[in-house]
Amino acid sequence: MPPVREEEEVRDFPSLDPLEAQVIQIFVDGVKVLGLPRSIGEIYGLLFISPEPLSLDDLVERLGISKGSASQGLRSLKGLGAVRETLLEGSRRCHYQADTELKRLVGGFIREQVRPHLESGQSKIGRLTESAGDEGDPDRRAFYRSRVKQLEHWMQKGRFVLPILQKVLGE
Amino acid sequence: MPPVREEEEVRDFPSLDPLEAQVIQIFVDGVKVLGLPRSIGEIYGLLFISPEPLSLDDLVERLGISKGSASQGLRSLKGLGAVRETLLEGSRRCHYQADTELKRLVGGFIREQVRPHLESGQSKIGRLTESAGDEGDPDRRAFYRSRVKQLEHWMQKGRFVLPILQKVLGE
DNA sequence: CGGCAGGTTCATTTCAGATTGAACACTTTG
DNA sequence: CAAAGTGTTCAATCTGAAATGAACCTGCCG
Repeated sequence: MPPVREEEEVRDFPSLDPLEAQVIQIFVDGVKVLGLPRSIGEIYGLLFISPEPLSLDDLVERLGISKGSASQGLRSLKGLGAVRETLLEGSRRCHYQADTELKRLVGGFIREQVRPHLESGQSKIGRLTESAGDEGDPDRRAFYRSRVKQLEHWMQKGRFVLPILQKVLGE
Repeated sequence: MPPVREEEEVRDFPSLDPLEAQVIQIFVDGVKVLGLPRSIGEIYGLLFISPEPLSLDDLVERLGISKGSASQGLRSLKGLGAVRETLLEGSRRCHYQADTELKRLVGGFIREQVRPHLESGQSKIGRLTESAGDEGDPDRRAFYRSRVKQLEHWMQKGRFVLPILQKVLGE
């Protein structure tokens, strides 16, 4: 059997050692599941596995990504509370390290990614409720109202689980 | 000032009434958050708000999507346990309706989308553990080991919350 | 002030993944 | 059996989000 051209979707990083590359890959996969861009996984992954803080240019060089990506990725990660900025003395350049407190990470993710969606859904359902009362056929109207009720119930559950999630994951 | 070409990312559905379109939009946004394709949100949304079961061709016509999309979308939704197939009498064509039991939906999502990723992450971390012991500098090695430990701890938490989630959301 | 180091912005380009649709089963029915 | 009905597959195409990189800020220092 010939060597069947192994599927390749794992970028390789010439200037990273295998352990680093593996860890980064784990985070790339992880953030993809969460719907975040690959570059964020790469950046957080490298910071996570680096004993000392890294500068923006370190990230650019070692990951082979553009300055723009690194800058925007860091911004998002700061928003999530996933990186800590440290002003290393002897250099006016900012250095970054990964914040690894799960409670903080989960909280940031919920605040930045989950809540906004829940809220916009909420308001869309609100608008829906108004227009669900019109129209002719009573059976159909009853059905629509029950569905809208269902949606509201789901939302309510959603708002209910978030704090529980945070509590359970708080280490 | 000319009518500034309003930003358009909400497909409009000529053959759907506004209520249906709004509900579908809610599900489209919803599944996007979960990392599923738009067509799945459209299909589930239309089934959710339709009092009577719909055939594959109903979906194709009313949503204006291709037969291929509809077929594949339905397959995924079946996998998630989100649609029920009913064999309407008087027609050999299969008809579908939305299953709306939250417990079932959450269970399906976890089974199909979450667990596989958790497991692959698990195994990647396993492979990591082997290679984290090599290399020179003892400080660095200790650091690496602590990070791998951290990852393992996160995974453990992950496996731990899933059943809790299911229980809390089980209506 | 001029130049440079560090960082951000945003119009363009790229690319992974979603969608399409024509070809292909398989089943039913005339 | 041929033809029509129903659904699936998958290579080719399309699309929208992410990445790029040049232009642009904003101090800072000589």
